[in-house]
Amino acid sequence: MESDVSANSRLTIAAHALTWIGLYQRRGHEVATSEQIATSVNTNPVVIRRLLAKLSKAGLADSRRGAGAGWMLARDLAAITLLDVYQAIEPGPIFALHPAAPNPECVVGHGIGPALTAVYDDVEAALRRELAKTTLEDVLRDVLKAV
Amino acid sequence: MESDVSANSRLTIAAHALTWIGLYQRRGHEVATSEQIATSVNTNPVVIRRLLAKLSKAGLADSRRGAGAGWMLARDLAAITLLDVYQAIEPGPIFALHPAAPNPECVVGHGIGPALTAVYDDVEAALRRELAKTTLEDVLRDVLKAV
DNA sequence: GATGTTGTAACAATTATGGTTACGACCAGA
DNA sequence: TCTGGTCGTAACCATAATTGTTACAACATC
Repeated sequence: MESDVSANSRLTIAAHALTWIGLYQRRGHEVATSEQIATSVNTNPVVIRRLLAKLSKAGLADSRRGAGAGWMLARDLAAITLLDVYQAIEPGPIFALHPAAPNPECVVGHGIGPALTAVYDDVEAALRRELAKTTLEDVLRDVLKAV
Repeated sequence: MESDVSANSRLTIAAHALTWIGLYQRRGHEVATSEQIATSVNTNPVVIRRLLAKLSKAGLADSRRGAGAGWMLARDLAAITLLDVYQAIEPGPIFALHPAAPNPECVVGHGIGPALTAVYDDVEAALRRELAKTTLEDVLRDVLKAV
């Protein structure tokens, strides 16, 4: 029940895609197609285009349409943190409150929502601080070092 | 697509249940039934029993069976942190890697898993540090202050 | 025994996630 | 102007997680 096979892989895929584009451009190519990226990620090109559409709205990537179309970075890898990517994909909250509002007649039922929300906010802030520490340039450096 | 209506509420429910038991015992009662707790949480008693079974295995709660049965805390509220509760419910990872293994022929596909895993580990460590800062005693104090 | 509660299995309803097909929009180049 | 390749996005499916629900045996107190 707790194996979480289907947890969110969007941050992983998005970081992978951007890093791939960055390396590809660094090797002299203008744009990368969703097909190429999907081959590296091992998924369907539509999954890549869906994610890159969000990254594009967030100002991390740009697309060119028509023939010879594809994707390019909107900023250098060094100027994109994992927090930027995380925000771009609009993640839901890590922890949810009660599915159904608890009993407001009960002291605990009445007050625990706000009490936990304060903690959850701090947790998410810590998570964001941590993600902000790593840029995609750092990720690419690790990737190349591992060869 | 991103509304996340069904995120994990288990930490919320588990903290609620334990806090409720703690307050109930502090008011002079020996044990609390899953029925009573479920009324405060506004859910089904089985949901409470399922969660308390895990908390019991983790040494946070104890149950008594037979007539006049119910639940009690295994430790004082001040000795239970939200991290203890979090670990007890065996949460899955916050971020997942690729659903299907990426292309190992590609430099990025080959190296990005380990690179991101290192970051994700740091993020989860930060999350745990943050959860460890708050005890259920703190939560109860906030709850009572809010009345 | 009789009673009330736990512990747990089994199943349903709802939702998120990722994959897939399809197709119009778009644009460089012939 | 046409052709070909790619984006952008809608629509749908399969799978799995989550929560709620019913059911019932196990158990302990009276």
